[in-house]
Amino acid sequence: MTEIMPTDRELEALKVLWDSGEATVRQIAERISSEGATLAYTTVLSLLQVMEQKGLVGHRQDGKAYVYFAQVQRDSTFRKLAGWFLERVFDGAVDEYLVHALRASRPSATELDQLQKMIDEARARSKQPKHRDKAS
Amino acid sequence: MTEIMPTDRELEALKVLWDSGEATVRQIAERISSEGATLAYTTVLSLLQVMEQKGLVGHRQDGKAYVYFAQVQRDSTFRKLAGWFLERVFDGAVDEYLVHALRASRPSATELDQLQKMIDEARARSKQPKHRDKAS
DNA sequence: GACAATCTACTGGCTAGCCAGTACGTTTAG
DNA sequence: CTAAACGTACTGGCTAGCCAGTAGATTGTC
Repeated sequence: MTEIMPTDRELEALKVLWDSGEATVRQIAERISSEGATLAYTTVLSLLQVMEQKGLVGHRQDGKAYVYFAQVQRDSTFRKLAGWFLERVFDGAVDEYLVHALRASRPSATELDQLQKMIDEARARSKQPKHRDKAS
Repeated sequence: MTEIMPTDRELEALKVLWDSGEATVRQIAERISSEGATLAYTTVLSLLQVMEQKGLVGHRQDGKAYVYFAQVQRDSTFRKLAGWFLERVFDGAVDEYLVHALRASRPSATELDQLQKMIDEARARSKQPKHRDKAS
């Protein structure tokens, strides 16, 4: 377990791939650039190559171009990131995190309902410690 | 608003200062080093100097040595970090974060109660949108 | 006064991340 | 066949963070 953690930009690329399933360099470049400053084509290419080296993505050839796809799962990646952040910043205190997150984001009533549901689920889960979730 | 965000190490130093109120370089070095690999005295000194330049800490002279103190508040810093992370990683979806955090940390029943309380509070807060919190 | 201890200032090396350009190969249009 | 278009590989520059050492100032001791 080498603790590979995607950086900000890498995460952006991963999000695109998780959404689309697959994407060429050009498509990824366009999707990323549409949400801010435009990046040079070769920049995105470099990014993907590094990511492949890290094992975050893979590619297959389609005609002349490469088609990239994610090789890490969305869920486990997010879980890793959340856990890492929680540990690093809040020393593992979930509640401490939440209180700040709630103040920082001011969620809507429906979101609060969602949160409610999650806590209930977590409570239920802790009562029956049967299952383990499969890590990637 | 220049968006100063403490790095990992800087946050460690800040935590010490928030705990102690004030501390000399040596004290901080010892406290940080006690929780992992030891850092050279001058390393911590450099860290503090950079932090002062960023406005994260200040110092006063006490005899020959400097006594450092935090110049950012614990709460607002954590709120910034939480908000930043939430935005960067989860695109602002608190609930999405929480579901991963809960799975990553497997909180105890009492912690869940804490979370429950916070949600209730947030709900109450959203009903009366009177106050705004003062940013640092 | 001289020496040792302790502190700060300054400098530099190293890595990771980010960005983008140049070189080179391959495909396609004329 | 030739040239343009498009794609990938490789290289390099720049910054931030992190670590630590050397130089120089100051204090305390004998």
